[in-house]
Amino acid sequence: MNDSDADPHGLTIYDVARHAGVSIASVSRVLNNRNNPRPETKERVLRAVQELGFVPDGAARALSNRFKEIVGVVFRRALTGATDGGLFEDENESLLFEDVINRGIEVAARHRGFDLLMSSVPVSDRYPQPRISALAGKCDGLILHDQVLTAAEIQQVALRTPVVILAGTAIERGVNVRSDNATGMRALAQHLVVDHGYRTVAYLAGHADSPDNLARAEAFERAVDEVGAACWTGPVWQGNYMAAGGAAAIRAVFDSGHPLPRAIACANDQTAIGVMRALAERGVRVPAEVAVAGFDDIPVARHLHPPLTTIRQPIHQLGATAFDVLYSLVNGEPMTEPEIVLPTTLVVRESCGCPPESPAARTGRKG
Amino acid sequence: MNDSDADPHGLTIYDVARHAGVSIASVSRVLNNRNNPRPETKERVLRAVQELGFVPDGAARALSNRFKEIVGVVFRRALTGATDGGLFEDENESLLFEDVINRGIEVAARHRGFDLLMSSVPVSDRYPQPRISALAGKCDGLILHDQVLTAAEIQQVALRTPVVILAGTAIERGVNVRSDNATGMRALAQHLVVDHGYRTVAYLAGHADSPDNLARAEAFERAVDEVGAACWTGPVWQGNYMAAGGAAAIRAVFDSGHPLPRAIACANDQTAIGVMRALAERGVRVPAEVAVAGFDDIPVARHLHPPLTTIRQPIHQLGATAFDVLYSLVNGEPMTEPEIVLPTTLVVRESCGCPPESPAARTGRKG
DNA sequence: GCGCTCCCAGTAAGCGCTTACCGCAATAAG
DNA sequence: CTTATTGCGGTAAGCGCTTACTGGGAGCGC
Repeated sequence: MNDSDADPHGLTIYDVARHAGVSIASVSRVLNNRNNPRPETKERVLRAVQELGFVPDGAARALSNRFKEIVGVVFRRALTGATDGGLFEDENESLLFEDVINRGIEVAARHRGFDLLMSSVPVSDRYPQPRISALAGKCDGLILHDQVLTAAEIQQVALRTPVVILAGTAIERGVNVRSDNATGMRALAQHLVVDHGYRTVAYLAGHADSPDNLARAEAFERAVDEVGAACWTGPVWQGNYMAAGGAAAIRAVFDSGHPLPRAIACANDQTAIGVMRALAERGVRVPAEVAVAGFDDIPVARHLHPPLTTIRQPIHQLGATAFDVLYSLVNGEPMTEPEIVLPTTLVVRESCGCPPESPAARTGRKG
Repeated sequence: MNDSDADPHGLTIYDVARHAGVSIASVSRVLNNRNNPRPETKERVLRAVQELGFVPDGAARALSNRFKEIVGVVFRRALTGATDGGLFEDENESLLFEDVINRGIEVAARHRGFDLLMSSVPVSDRYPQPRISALAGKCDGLILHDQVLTAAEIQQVALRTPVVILAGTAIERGVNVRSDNATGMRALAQHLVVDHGYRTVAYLAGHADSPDNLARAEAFERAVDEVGAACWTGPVWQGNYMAAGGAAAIRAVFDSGHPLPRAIACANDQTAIGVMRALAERGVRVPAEVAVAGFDDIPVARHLHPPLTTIRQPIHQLGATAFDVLYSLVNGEPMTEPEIVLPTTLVVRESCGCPPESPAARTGRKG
């Protein structure tokens, strides 16, 4: 309480050493749980640390042992940096999917003492590489969500730092973690066409250049085709992974005077939200007149009206896996496989036309 | 392409200097936009940086100039770190409110070249201070969401690092950023009791020790009282800011055989979600039989059924403000005010009993 | 034409840690 | 009692940057 209760910023391992009457090496060893120091010394150091409220500086530590224990996470953000309430009202929901992934990353990261350095890239930013490089300088490795960089840019970044990509395309020096789009979409096609008997279905696409979107579209169209129904496609059925995109597509269909299909499979849940809203606007009943399904199973999906039938990705695990892979990369372990695929499952709720679960079943309690 | 296309990890300012035929000082100066180097030198350096793909190490930089350009953000997480899909299904929605704040922080941070080091604390973690201290070592300052640390713990952390608290209580060495709970709640009380004429209303509380909750409860009760209606309180009307808490409270009221009030003001939107779900389970119509209102105006609020009447906080700005304040603290500017209060507004939708907006009005297009 | 100033660029110190290396004391072995 | 062995703890080098200090060359005034 007397000798060095100095200014907050200048409190170093030297202060602790002096306070405890040992050398800085001993302090460091205690702090890093080396077995050298004998119990008595250890306790003295710990007491000093406690009394001074010492916290070792992460930068110095990193500089010295090559580990920052920080993983960078980059994702696209729908809206620009406007800070007033009006602009991003509608699309702010898009935070859902990425954020669940990020939570998964975080949980896994903490097991290893890593923290997450988050950085989002506004869609308006056409040339995000400099920012991402700067980020790379602050962390041990990078996890990139889809739509952040082009494959070529990723390659370049991966040259200098370990990289894991989420739902992108496999690249040379990085690992791609994604979920099994095809299986999920096949199950959905089966459910809509065979179980429900819908003869006309459409796939409302996500970003045209998203690998996930491509895989979903292809698998769905093929599966629908195989069971003998027609899958509508074309420029009208193009969304952008966001609610507004889904709504706009539906409105365009209406305005064009074309009929609606009996069921719409959306590229993701966000899109389905927009679709359902637009259908409600025009007085179309879901699922009685048009059935709707999503992809992702984001948390809100079950609260929609009607509850959304969707394909569940193990979103949380997607993130956790991405981190685990990156961690081994950071530790210099060799890359075993360029791509890791996680399973998906069809989650049937009501928007496809299935009957509601009973409340009893839902709460899992008495009748 | 020849001399030092060495291993990715060992690529330092020395390599760049050699490649460009200058000294490391010049490289550093160019990289930091000092005006010293003349154009020709500058260009030589930049070319070398480009060719080598050099990215300066953040740790070394931080060590040398005292700025990590990283701000730590800590928030409570509803669920534990289980990585399987089953456990956190229901409450994962709780990510909404905090994440919008975090986005606000991030946007503001990027204007200053800062990145966000995110760290969530599971509710199960009763003693998170060590983790937070470790985090403090990796950043220039900390933004703490509510419910992360006790006031005493915050005081202690604030001793060693600049701290801004979100929706907490003002402390000695940190700044508290919150929104104007009282004004919002008064407007809501007015709307429910005076405009709609509901005579019995309840406040379904959030965490008992949350300053926000306390302020909301008090303001609401007083305002309801002033306009001559009865505000129900008591242990049954205790939630926990989460959907499950709201639902549980409603079920408890049912099971106890007590009547329901005509309107329920919930501590936040999450709680309102749970309440509406529980009411629906029991066949109670909202708003015809019981009106429901929330607080926050999280993005999902408008997609609920019925759309939720709620009090909008400038969530995004809350975060942005928190960062701006922290930034000035980090730069050694003196603390001007211990607390910053942002305005709230009542957002009337349908769950309070108001008529739906027309679709035309909603899309802002033709009739 | 010589010295003064100014601008640019290089040298080196130091940020706060970790850790290799070394010395010393205590213990074990002969 | 002497020597080999072990283990604790101190000294100092160095991680990759930034920057104060310094030196050298060019331009200026007298």
